[in-house]
Amino acid sequence: MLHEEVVARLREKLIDGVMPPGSRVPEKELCAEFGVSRTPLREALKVMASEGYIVLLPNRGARVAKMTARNLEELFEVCGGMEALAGELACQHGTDAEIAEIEALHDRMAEFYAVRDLAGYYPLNRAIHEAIVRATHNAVLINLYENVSARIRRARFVVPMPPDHWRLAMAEHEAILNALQRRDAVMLSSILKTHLRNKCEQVERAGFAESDETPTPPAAARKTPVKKPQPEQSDMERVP
Amino acid sequence: MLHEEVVARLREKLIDGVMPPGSRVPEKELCAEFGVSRTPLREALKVMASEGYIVLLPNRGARVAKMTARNLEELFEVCGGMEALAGELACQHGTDAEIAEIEALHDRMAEFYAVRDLAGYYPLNRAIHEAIVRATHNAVLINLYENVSARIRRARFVVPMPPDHWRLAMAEHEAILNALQRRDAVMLSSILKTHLRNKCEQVERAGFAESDETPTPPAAARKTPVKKPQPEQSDMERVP
DNA sequence: GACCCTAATTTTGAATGCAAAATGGCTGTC
DNA sequence: GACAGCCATTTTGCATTCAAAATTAGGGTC
Repeated sequence: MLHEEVVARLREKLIDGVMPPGSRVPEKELCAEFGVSRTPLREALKVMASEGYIVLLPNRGARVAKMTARNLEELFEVCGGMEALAGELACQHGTDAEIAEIEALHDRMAEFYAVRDLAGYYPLNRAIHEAIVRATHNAVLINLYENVSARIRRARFVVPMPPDHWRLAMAEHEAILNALQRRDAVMLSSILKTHLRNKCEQVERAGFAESDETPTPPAAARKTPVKKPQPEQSDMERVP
Repeated sequence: MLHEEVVARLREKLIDGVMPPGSRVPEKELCAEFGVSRTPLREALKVMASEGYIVLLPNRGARVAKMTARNLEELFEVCGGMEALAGELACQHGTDAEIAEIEALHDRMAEFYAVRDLAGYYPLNRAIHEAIVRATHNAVLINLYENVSARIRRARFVVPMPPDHWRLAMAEHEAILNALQRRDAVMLSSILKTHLRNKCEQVERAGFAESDETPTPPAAARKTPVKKPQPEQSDMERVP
């Protein structure tokens, strides 16, 4: 299954921001880079398109999907809904071992917080949320969450978390763990939704214009054929 | 974009149960049927696989994804979470016109209920739920909901709804409309989650064993090569 | 020099071709 | 008759090829 390999690698490239939003997806170069022919690459592109990572323009190839502020907001809304659901289901279906594992992750994360090590904190934060989702034992949810959270991660223009936000996030995580251990589905669900909303607002305040559009250079409808009318412009421009 | 056409047509075939779960996906025949070559068909298969409709077995082709009772339960859980989220967001972001449209759909549905016309009732029921999701103005959610609800629809072994359940569903729909009109996000969210849970339980009680497995005929590991060891068996067998 | 029209080149979308794997059928053995 | 082994056929996965569309480059006109 060559195309799956390509999907995985391409997805990484997109999430890591190697290919900026709005940029063309050069089939030929990617084929060379991955050492595959166009067939599996194009299969991968179709899959990525259906997952919302890229956009296919008829006869004009693929472009990395743009990330507008609105789109990010939508992703946060959905992700929040999924996490809330996950919290509820994890309380119902999670095993004690899984909860213990989450507790262990939490404790390790708390240590990183204690020394204010953001680079160590983040992966554990993510691991906790993923572990909660896995604890639902709901394969459908696990899959969809992976998709949505990856698309959000694609926008991780590293926001340098302000100390008070971080403190709040950490306090929420204490509450998350607590609710999970008590298997308080309603509480956990509610906290998780708030938790993500805080993150979302933080990101929004970190500075993105609502404006972003530029649907696509209108093809052959250009007048002055400047060398680069829209030089692979990356979307998500910050506001000053 | 030929493959999209194929995806659409294939999806219909799967949802309508023309191709039973677990059955092989015959590339050649489908190519002939759709009048396309294998390339776009295979692209479509990759997409459908990533959407959970079919399963790709390395070197053994594609099979229609089975629908186990557990899988259906998972889909209901996720769908419920999405509808709850949709209700909340629709209260926040829905326009008055959209709510009015939902009211109109509701009234038409109520008429079908009054004369106990299930065939007329169902499409409107579906239309209402879809309209609520659309009223969120959240494109991500709309897409994911479409996927999940279609996968559920694939299992619509027409359960002849018992009268009291129908009455309950109709009462819930009254409450749904009411909450929406009052833009009571918390209430609407809660009702929608319950609403779907009722449907789910109803389906479960309608008769599906939890057993279903049969991961895949273990390929060349069969002993007695009976003509048809697993004659394209459809999963989701009912319990007597 | 700006503009428009046409020809060469590149890129895209889909069909075809080809090697490897799997399937099915056949025979031979016990 | 059951079973293993071998070969023909089909199916699968991917590479390659081909036609159509888009992009680019060039040349003429004003």
